[in-house]
Amino acid sequence: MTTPRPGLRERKKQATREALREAALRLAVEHGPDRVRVEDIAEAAGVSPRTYNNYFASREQAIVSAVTADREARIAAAVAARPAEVRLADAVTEAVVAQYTNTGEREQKALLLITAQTALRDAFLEAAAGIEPPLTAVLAERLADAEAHTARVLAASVAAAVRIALEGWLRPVQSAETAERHTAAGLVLPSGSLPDRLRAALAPLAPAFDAAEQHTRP
Amino acid sequence: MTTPRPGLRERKKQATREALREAALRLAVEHGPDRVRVEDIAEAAGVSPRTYNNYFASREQAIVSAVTADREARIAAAVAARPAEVRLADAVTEAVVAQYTNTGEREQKALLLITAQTALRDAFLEAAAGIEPPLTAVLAERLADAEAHTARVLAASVAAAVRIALEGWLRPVQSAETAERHTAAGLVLPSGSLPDRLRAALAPLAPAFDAAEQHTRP
DNA sequence: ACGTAAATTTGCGTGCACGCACTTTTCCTG
DNA sequence: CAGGAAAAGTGCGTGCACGCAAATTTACGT
Repeated sequence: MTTPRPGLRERKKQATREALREAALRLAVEHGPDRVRVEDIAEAAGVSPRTYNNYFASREQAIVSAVTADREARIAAAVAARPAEVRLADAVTEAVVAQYTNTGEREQKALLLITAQTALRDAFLEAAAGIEPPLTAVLAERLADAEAHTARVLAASVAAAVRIALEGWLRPVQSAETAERHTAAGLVLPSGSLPDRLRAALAPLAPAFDAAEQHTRP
Repeated sequence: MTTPRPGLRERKKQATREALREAALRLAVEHGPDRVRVEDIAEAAGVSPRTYNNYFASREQAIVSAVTADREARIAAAVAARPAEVRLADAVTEAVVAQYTNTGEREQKALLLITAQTALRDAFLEAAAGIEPPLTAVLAERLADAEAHTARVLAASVAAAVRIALEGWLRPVQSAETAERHTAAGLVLPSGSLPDRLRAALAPLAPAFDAAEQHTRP
């Protein structure tokens, strides 16, 4: 139903997107994030530079997207998968934590990279805003009869909270030297516990979720 | 205390910023938003194009900033001005509504302009995110002993809600032709009541504010 | 009043994002 | 299995954002 048909066209499109992501990340890791031009990425993916920009609106977006993948969509799916009995606030929190508590070794390296450059950090944080649309849809379903925009506001608030948590998590590493020292010491993860930060950031929103839920079926 | 001294340097800087804003808006109104180049704005403000970019990170930002001015700072100030007895959620809502319930005739014309072009609309919406820092400071003061990040999350949620309200308010006008018809009919404001939309968008967050307030002094 | 340190402005060069028009590929229907 | 519509890829041109380093302006102690 959500997949009326794969279709050759669609598959090729995804393949291109994938190739671009992959090339962007690989080149960024190899030569450093600021020493890779769009032209190089496009060439590595076997596509014209102009096409590259049909897929990504900025160079940073491509690199970050290789790490982020479709995490946002998975969060929404995870929320939808929870039984209707659990507190909505808990369902959302756990879904977010679960999806950000990965991860592969590949992602670790990439995060180090992202931390090192301001433009990449910003793109990474901004990518978290992508939770809003899918999460809005899921929340709207749960809060069925409530006013339509409530779901949207809550979803956007979650996105904001996640952004804040990630920001705080990445902050201590700010400089490239710090990153170096951390790597040397074997500390791959920037600082503190990301799950804790996420929970803390989402906690203040719980009452809003509870109220919305109550309003639906008292 | 916040003004240790005006200083010639600072005054000149503000004058330049003002001149750029003014020039950007005037030229955009005169020739249409997409028919004004950075070079033109800079020249009209008597400054080099490179300097222009020391003040604004994008062409849209300059135009929008002429309309937005320091609305975000005023919202925070308005919240701070309310007596400590009033419900925090109400204080914030009223402050937001008051500051967005403008406005001069000049702003009306500018809004029409902004509505007409996607890039400008985006910049306008993104500008609303500027509420976060000052609002965080004010909220942190009210929620003194609560965990520090609560203020930040709430402020960011407010910013998100405002963005959503503005988005819905601007949506019906999307196309330039629609804008034309509206002007011809004398309807300057895009659609519906902005105050209503703002209140509706902020309402779902009220429980979160209440809970945070309770937590401070039960 | 002078000189030095700091901040601001400016010119230049590089990559980049994106509109537009055109070509190539995929899809669908008779 | 055409053949034409729709969509994706491409080349080109324009304006722009921004790093860098030199020039200019402001601030301030002596």
